[in-house]
Amino acid sequence: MQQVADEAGVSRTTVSFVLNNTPNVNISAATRARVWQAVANLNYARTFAARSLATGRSQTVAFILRQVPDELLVNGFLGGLLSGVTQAISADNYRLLFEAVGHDASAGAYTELVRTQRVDGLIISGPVVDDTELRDLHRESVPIVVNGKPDFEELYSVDVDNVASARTAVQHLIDLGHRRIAHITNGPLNYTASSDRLEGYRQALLNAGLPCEDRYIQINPTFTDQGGYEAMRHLLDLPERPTAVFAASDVVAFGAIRAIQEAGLHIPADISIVGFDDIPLASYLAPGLTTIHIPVVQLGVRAGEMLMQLIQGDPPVPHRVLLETRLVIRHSTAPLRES
Amino acid sequence: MQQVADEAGVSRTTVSFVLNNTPNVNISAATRARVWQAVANLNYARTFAARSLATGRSQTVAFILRQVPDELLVNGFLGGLLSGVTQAISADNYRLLFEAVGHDASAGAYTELVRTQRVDGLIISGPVVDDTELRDLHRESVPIVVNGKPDFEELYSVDVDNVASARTAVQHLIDLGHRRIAHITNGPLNYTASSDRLEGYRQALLNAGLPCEDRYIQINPTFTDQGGYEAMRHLLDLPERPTAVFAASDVVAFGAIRAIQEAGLHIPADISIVGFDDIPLASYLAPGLTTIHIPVVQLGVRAGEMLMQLIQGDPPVPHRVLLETRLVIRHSTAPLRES
DNA sequence: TTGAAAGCGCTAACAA
DNA sequence: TTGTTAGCGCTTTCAA
Repeated sequence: MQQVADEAGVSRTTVSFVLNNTPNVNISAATRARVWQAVANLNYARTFAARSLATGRSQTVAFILRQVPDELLVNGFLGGLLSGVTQAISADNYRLLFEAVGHDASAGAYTELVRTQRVDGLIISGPVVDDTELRDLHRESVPIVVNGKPDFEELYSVDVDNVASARTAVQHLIDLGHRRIAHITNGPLNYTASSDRLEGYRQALLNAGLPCEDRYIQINPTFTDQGGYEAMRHLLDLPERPTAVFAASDVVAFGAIRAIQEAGLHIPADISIVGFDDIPLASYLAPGLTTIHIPVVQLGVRAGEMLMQLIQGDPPVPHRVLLETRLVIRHSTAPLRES
Repeated sequence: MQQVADEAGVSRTTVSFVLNNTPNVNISAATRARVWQAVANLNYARTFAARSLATGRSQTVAFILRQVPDELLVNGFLGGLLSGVTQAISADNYRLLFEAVGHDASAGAYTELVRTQRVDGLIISGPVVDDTELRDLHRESVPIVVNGKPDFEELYSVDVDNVASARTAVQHLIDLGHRRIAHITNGPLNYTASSDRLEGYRQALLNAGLPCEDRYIQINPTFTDQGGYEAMRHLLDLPERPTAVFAASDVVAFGAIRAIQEAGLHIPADISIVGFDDIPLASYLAPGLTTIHIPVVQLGVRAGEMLMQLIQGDPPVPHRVLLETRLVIRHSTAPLRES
């Protein structure tokens, strides 16, 4: 930096002011030009650590993924999420530190990132179980945004409205004339995404004055396509088998589809099915899967924006943001056939 | 840090030595214990920027993805790659900075990360076009590892052997008795992944003494399933239509499958098809896609390991690592039916 | 075995 | 409009 100052014939302060475009400092255009020229000549770039030490800010946020490696592998949303977050924070010239941690109650290794001031804030993606360290951090006003459902209400969060989305999916089936509509959960009910979607299913049926029968509700404990397959097998064995199914995730829907096809039945002629997530490959399938589209990129963008606001000491309102989903109608659903 | 020193009744130097476990320094167990106790009492954590400034190392590597947001969205490999890299670098207590840049010749924004010493090394994933900045960086001995095919040979890289893998895929079809085997590229031929896979296809046919006919080779310019769909349509229109197809990516295979099914033909009874990539959802399909499995996680691990070696001044041998792929046989391929 | 002290490269308050 | 200077919090050499 001294070299740049020398080359430009000014002091280091001036160089710093020019480079930072510091407000409330009047520096002649000519001087600025000389400084920039010197910077260019010397191919100078300020040392990050020094700036960070002096300013007390790291210009970095951490993206914490609460997933084990195996889950990471099949996470079709990661790209969209990262893309969104990056987009949002790059406006303020922030960068993203990626960290994947498991589901352990206190996998708090990431709190170290904050304590050492390596990052200025945290985006946590995935279910947040009771984590005392996190609670402490939040109490100390560390900027934190959760992507999903936070464990305690005061946390800032962005999510989709699972209940309303599920209602939409089921309403679509009702609109097509279906009456015997089954539901396969996307996972165990202690996950809010699962229980909320089940709740939406219930609401849609009740609103339409349809009975909500337990035999048509399959709790899939696994999050996998295999779980969907087995659940569907049970449904197909029912005396009055459903004419439509709401599978609470696309992956589970895939499993269900396999079961249906193996049984010699056709989609959507014999059974309609709607999924949830709109994972990138949902459209590649034949028949293309009708499903609920989640705005993944937006999920990332909003989380990034909220975090930046928090970092800038400008708390976002409201605390919890729910993003709109939309029904994508492809070819796995059709009007009920009179039989 | 001074507080910790006071609390433990030692100097800051000693605290530093204990915390770093500095070698060649003998500190009594009792003293060490007191220091750690003080650290715990005060919930102390060293400021990252200060350490970084003093040591000249950032304990951070950048993961540069050469993809535009749209590609990122459907990147099924990202999770595996990140998982692998993270795994490899976490051993040395390194962290990962994620950055997505487009394909522009010199999208060199990321070189700033190096110049400012914000990161100690670079992993670049995706095609590297001629990038002068990158070349400069490499010449200055900045640790860089490319995931894929590097633009200039001297770069360290880890990749899969596309030629050999394609050969394996086609050999599988040959072994099943197929003679009229078509090929649909996964993208334009200026991408080495595409041209190398085509080359493997050729080699397999030649090795088997089969003719390699242009009419059975479809160059798909798009990387999309739609491209695969259209290419397959052309193949189906041929007077002697192929009995088997090697699609150079799973996504392209999906498109081809759609075309085949629309034509009223059955897989694998009428036409066998093998893909490439083994994207996470390849197995969800019915019929499950026979394909070439790419060890994504390992790709990340090796890249991470090589980078760490470079950072530690211990250049890995060899320069370029090719990882083994393997053929995953599912249900989209079957022996040739005598007709 | 421990301590003193000199940086690391920058920012920003203050002075000029 | 520009320069002086005191930190920011740590590492590490050298001396004790």
